Amino acid sequence: MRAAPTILHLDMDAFFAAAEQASKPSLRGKPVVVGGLGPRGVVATASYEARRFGVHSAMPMGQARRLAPNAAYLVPRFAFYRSISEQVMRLLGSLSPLVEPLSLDEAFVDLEAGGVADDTASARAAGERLRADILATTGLTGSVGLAGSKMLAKIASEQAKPDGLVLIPPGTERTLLGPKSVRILPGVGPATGEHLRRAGMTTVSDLAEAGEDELVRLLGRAHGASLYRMAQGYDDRPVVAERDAKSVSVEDTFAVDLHDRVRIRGEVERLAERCVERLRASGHSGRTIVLKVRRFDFSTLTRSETLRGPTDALGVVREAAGRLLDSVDTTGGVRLLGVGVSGLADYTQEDLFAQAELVGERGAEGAAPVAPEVAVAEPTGPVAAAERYWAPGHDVRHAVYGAGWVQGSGLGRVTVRFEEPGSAPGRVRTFAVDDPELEAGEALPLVRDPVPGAVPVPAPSTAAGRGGAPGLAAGPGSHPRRP
DNA sequence: TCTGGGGTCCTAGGACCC
DNA sequence: TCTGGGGTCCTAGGACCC
Repeated sequence: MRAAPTILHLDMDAFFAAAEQASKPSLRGKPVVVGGLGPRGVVATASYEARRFGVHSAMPMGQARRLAPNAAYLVPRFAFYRSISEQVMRLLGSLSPLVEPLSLDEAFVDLEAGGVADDTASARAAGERLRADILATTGLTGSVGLAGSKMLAKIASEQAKPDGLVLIPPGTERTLLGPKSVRILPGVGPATGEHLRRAGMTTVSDLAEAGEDELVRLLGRAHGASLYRMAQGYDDRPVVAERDAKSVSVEDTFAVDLHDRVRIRGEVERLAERCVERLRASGHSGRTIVLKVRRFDFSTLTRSETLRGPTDALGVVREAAGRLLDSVDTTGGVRLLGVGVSGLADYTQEDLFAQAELVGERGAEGAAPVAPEVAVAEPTGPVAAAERYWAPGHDVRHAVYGAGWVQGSGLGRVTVRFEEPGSAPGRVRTFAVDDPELEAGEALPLVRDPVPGAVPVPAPSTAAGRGGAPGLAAGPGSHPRRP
């Protein structure tokens, strides 16, 4: 706990949806839903306009479509969001060396460690400047919370949404928290909330009054003790810049349940390949292989196996996953499969050993051929091939009409809207899916023209993305996520 | 059209060791 | 000779977060 509100929490407003609206002029001011478009998809982010229909994160897509049939439904473009996120994180890095990203659109910043603020007035000024810089640099709005602890800074940014700043003066924490629902405390989700409600506790002050012993009895040692402290507004968790990854995993939900044992095994092998690719790309190896299976009835189980030493060898991971699958009953059908590796060590085998170990790895592959590192991402996965290729929302370029995005496809046709971030709302044209003049395009920067006086972004790699025309902003955008 | 995908942390029981 | 106690590792599951 600090005497000055020098912990900052930034949360971009309806990030994915706002990025799509900024990128696609015809969607500004309209309901936009980003998420999985398959039969079992869920909402990742809904724009403010879509939330007015009751659509929210984690909602099944079918339900969202019933509530907001006229919204634009788009598949997420993670590479695009990541590039915006990097711009934002760079701005945060200019405030302090202590930046803790929580996701693409959220981070804590320790302003004191950055020397930018150690009193209320300068903390507020830094927060407002940051919001202006984010808008100028990315064209998007973010909300800022400032407080003397992480917990309160996050609660503050939630209150600030959309497009605002809230500062909680140190000393006012207990008064502020007391009457609020237990659900605003980090770590209190649906299950714990219900548990506490049955014990007669619904507000934060109920928790503080219950006492630590009672909470520990109800919720267990760690959870009870930490909740008791949080309920009193006490939270001294530091902002931590670098956190080592602890596991790497991939999973797929299938459009229809899998029954065929051979098909299931094939999918597990594909997942093992993707998992190892990611493991190696992150520069890790790991000791524990985990198989995850969600059955037709949504019951989920995991099986794991710990090796004698860490590996990043595809053959080893694939065979371990296969053995684990042998111990799982899949009669009735499987809706999801996943493969993960944990117990990570900080190296790849290639870095550590050279030739001799590579021979060893081939040996471990057994009869199976050594799979190439670039295992082909099959277009016949959980989503149909055509849908994946011309996915709604994805960028395209036409030889004659220029840059646009896929509005929809089907029956051999693809509908494209031709517009780009700086243009007026564009018009729609339809082509054959195999039209040779149409090709996949690149995401265009949301902000192109430098504006005098805008804060330059220290960009190590590219000159893109500085200054900006606030006219492109998604505007007062949105609501807190996961309401 | 009922439930994604990527993570983190905690608990609890059994094995094993001293 | 009627049953220690602590520590660590492994496995499985669950809650939670974005």
